[in-house]
Amino acid sequence: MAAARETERTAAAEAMRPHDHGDCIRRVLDEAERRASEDKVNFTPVRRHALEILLESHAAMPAYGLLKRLDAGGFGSQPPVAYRALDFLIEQGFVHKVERLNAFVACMYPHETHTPAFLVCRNCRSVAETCVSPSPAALLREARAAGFAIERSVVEAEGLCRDCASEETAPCS
Amino acid sequence: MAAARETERTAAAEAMRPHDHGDCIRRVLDEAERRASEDKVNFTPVRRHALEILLESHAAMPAYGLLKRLDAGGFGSQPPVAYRALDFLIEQGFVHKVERLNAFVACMYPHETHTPAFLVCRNCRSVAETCVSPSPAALLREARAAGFAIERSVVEAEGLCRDCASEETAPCS
DNA sequence: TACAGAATGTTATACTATAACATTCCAAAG
DNA sequence: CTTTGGAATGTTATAGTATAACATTCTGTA
Repeated sequence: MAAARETERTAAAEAMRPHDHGDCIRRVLDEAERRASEDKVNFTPVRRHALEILLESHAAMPAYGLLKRLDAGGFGSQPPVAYRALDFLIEQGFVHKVERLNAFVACMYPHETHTPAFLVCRNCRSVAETCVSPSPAALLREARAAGFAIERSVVEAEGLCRDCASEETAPCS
Repeated sequence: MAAARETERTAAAEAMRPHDHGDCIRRVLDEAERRASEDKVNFTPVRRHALEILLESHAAMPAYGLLKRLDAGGFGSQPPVAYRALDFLIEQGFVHKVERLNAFVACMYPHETHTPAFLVCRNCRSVAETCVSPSPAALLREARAAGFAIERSVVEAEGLCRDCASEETAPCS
C-alpha cells in the first residue's frame, strides 16, 4: 500500500516532479494550435509567444513578468500587451489565473473544459493543476437552495510542495 | 420534492434572502468578542469598527472602500489603517478575502475553523459563504501523491445570485 | 520609572489592471 | 481592385490594490 503510494502517478504529482518538460510544452502547444484553428480564432505571434513563455515552467508568472519577457521578444512594453494576450489565452482556456497570486499559469489540460484546482506552493509559487470534479456536491446543493447559478468555480489550495517542504525540514544545501 | 426544495434552508440560502440582518451582526460580533478575549488578542476600536462595517452586508467590500468608511469614523485615511485591520481580522478568522474580487467579507461562521466556499455574484458582488468539507477527497489524494501539504484552501464559485438572475431574465423595474 | 512589545500614525512607493483613443492589418463584400 | 469594417495592435494615461519603512504612542510589567 505504502509502496503503491510511493509510485503513484497523478497529474499533480507529475507536474511537481522532474519530468520531460519539453514534452509538456510540445503537447500543450500542439493542442492549443489545433484548437485555435478548429475554433477559427486568431493565434497571433504575441499570443503564441505569451503561451510559450508561460509554458516554460509550472510556476505562476505575474502579468508584468510576462510583459517583460514579451518586451524582450520585441512585442511591446506596455501593460495592455500582456493583459490582452492573457485575456485571449484565458478565454481560450489555455491559461488560468491563480487569484491567490495574481499570476498566471499555462493550463495542463487544454483539451477539456474543466474546473481547475490548484496546489500552490507558498514558498516557490509552483502551481500544480489538478482535475477535480467541477464542484463538490455539497456546494451544488447549497447553490441550488440559494437560487444561485454557478457559472464557473475554482479551488485554490495553498501549502508546501515536496521540494520546499524538504528544504524547510532539512536545509542542508 | 420540488416543494421541499422551495422551502429548503441552508446557510447560503439564508444569506441571500431577506433576513434579520441585525441578528447576523449581533451573533457574529458577540462570537468575535468572546473569541478575542479568550485568545487574549487585542480587539481594538479600529479593528472592531472594521468588522462592524464589513458586517453591514453580505457583499464583499474592497480595502479602499473599508478605508473610506474607517476614515469617516475618524480612524485615519491611509491604506495601512485598512490593511492592518484586515490582516488582524483575517488572522483571527473573522474575515475572509475573496480573491476573485480583491475584496473582503465578514465570516459568517467565526466559531469554527473551516475552509470557506463562496458563491460570488458577478453582478451585485454579493457573497454567500457556505461550509463545504475542507477539501474534496480527490484533491487530497492528488496532493498526497504530489507530496504537497495543503495548509489551507478555498473554493470560489462565480455566477448569478437569485435576484440578479431574475433581473436579467425579466428587466421590468 | 524604565523597558519591551504591540499598536498606530505617516510618507512613500511598488504592483496590478484597465480606460480610451489612434493606427494598422486583413479578409470579405462590392 | 478597392473599400470597408472588424480584429488586432500601439500608445498614453490613470485607476485600483498592497506593502515597505520608519516615527510615535500606548500599555503592561519588571
